Amino acid sequence: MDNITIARLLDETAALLEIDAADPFRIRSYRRAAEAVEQQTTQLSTLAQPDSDPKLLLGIPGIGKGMAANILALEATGTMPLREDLLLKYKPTMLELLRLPGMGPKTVALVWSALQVSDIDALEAAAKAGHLTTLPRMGEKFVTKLIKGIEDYRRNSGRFRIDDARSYADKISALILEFPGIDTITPAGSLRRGRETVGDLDLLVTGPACEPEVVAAAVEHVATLPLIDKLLAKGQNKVSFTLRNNLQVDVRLLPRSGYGAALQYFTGSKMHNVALRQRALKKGLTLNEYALARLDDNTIVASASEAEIYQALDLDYIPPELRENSGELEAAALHQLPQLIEQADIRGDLHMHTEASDGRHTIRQMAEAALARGLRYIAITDHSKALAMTNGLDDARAIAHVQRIRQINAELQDQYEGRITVLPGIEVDILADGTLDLEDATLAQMDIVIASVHSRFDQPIEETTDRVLRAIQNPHVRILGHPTGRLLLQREPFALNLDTILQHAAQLGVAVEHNAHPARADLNDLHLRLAKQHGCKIVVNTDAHNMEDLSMISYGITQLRRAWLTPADVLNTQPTAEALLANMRPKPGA
DNA sequence: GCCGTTTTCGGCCCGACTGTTTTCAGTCG
Repeated sequence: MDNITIARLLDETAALLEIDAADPFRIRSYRRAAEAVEQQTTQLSTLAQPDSDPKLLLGIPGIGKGMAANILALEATGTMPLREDLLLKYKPTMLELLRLPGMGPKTVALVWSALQVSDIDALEAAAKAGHLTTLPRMGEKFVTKLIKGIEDYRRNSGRFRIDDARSYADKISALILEFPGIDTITPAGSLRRGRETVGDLDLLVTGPACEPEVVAAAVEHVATLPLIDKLLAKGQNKVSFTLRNNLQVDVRLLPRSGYGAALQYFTGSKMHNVALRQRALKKGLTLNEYALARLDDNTIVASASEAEIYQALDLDYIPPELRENSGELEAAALHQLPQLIEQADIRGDLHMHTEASDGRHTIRQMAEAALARGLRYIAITDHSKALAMTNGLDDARAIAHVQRIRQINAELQDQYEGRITVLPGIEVDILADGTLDLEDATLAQMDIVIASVHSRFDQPIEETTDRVLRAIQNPHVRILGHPTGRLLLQREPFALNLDTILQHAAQLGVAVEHNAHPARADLNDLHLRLAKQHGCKIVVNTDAHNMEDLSMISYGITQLRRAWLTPADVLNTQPTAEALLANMRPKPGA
């Protein structure tokens, strides 16, 4: 059993304990253990054998005697006693109910005991039949919100976040590459186009082992991969299967000579390909997944690489992120595609957390990790006190933190001869009345003040929009974080009147942030395009909570590229911290 | 259930917000 599975089972047990109204501290220790397991770099299965030293498991912070016994049981039997006991009392589908907005453990337990409702379909039926309003603390408003929440959930479920899809693609690719004679694997489809979520995984495989006369052996290798849950289909050069999490994977093994055509075809999008094939026909050519060929005598014109295919159609090469048939073909024909932003253009990261609030690493560790990634400047922006759960800073701690940041910056300036600059900052919370949760005098000490809307958006859209507009009036605010309040896969795309917010932000010179981390990203490519139209300053940050998170910038860049943005559109492409600050909203009194 | 001891049990991140109340329980981050 791999660490991720162990972590998931422990986390599910915690959720079941919550529904069972168990001791909250016991629940938390299960959650902590799950996190600890997930962060382990070595597989616990190697430490949890009957004959291995029990001290190895106990050495992991958060794992004690009881939890070690649980992990051993999971390894040995695939489950554990507590989990089995709880599953006799409750149903596994109730865990899914917890993912609906407004549905916490108490409410899940309530609808179960009162109405025997244990899954989403039954909950929806009960809500629509008016049964829920007979229960304590459940009125019309709650039911309306819940029904809408169920619709949102249904619309998004079945899709996977791009970073999850990417990590599965990497895992599967590594296993396929073990087969001799396979040397290239490219994920195609919406993953390659950089969509925020993907429905399934398309992996295109090539190498000498994929030539038609020998491909059967490689197909067999793929069809017997250990992580396959259900094998759906096995053909001459294609294998389809699902993983335990229901993600469908299509693997195609292709001869090198036609790899480009296949890559083009399976990358899509469908609309882009339709338009491309129409263009081919006008030129007396036909395009399919094998080649671009002449209509009259079937002579192959191009097939080995995508570049050749676009070139043969008199088009500049179109990056995958732009292939949505939204003007990219016309632009490519006129040699007017934009010079899209690239990861190397990003020179700084203005949003990250340290162990002062809910991050894992120190100021110095984050700075050195950023330097190692080639960044020239960063801002340390820990949480403020309103987010108590994150150990957010109050005014006194925030001021002390600024002093520490300045001191460490001075040390680093010396040590690395000015190659990295650390700016003091804060991520403040916007309260219900549109004020911020720290004093202006505190904010005045910061170079980077990010005002973020963390609270929920249950108020009417206009009211919440006003709250954000009031917050960015505060002259200390330089960046608006989470401008839509949207959380991917959980909320409506436009929880706020984004148009109005972007307009005001542009007028005030407040930059809008694109959060690069897929788990926290709330602007998509359409939002980003809108921001550019309004003339907003745009920053892309990782919101890193540890050093590894800094790599999440790649997902942010992908979204910027999908929005046709160039380096000039993005503030943190500025070469130095000084240049950056000169391009941001001026500090009051400066 | 874990941890760190005051070596045998007490402490363990909590504030903002909503909907339903009529003083607060439940959810969220």
